[in-house]
Amino acid sequence: MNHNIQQFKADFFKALAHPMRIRILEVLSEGNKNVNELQSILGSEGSAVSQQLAVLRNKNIVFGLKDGTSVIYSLRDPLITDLLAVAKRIFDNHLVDAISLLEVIRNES
Amino acid sequence: MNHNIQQFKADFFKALAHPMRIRILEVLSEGNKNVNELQSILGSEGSAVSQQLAVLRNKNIVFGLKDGTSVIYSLRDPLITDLLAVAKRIFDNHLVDAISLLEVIRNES
DNA sequence: TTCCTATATTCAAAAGTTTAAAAACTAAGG
DNA sequence: CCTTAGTTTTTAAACTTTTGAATATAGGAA
Repeated sequence: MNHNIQQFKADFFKALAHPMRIRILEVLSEGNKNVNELQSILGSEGSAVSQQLAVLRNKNIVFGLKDGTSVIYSLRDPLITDLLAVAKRIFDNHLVDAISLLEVIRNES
Repeated sequence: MNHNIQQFKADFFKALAHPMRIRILEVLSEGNKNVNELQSILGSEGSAVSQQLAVLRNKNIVFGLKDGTSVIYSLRDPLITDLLAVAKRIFDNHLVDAISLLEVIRNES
């Protein structure tokens, strides 16, 4: 049971562990969007976006409501926005070093 | 470059996406520990713990300082504790449903 | 010094999971 | 019945996990 809880937490973070899925959550933090809008904002093909939305749906992180032929997606919990905000503060603390290091390495080779 | 930033964020969440790694971060949130202490708290074998610490070290989430024959690990950024606290609030909102559902399914089969 | 023990890390193989891309499918409207 | 919007399925390649054995290194004892 305790093991189940840890696995549940790991699965939650696994759902965030993908560039397009993070992007989707950042976009949905600003407001609900249908799949078409997500596609244009992310500049990605439909099936790729749907596939990642399915992962987020299966983990109960987002949900979609049908509206005619389109499906409007929303965050299931507004705390996701807070989580991304804390994560952003962590990234900002470390990204500068990590990326400038990366560029030094790149320019040297 | 933008793509690099999203990949960097995804890699960060990927580092959290493992039951033992989350547990390690929760334990280190309460205070620094050497590998032996982590092993007994987690009830796991040395090589498994070391391997997961290596993942967290490589993503700059923890760091280890040698002290004689042991190595004392610490969180690199105290915001990790805040992140886990927000995540915990999200889990608490959804775990109850998810796990009681799981138990219903289990008892029925 | 030389060896022994405790602590921690790395390596390697097998098993399992995730990803990306394309094709096939469904469902609502016109 | 055709089009548009979205989803599902399929597959190979890439990646991660788990386990045990091998390696490294600091400190103490003989």
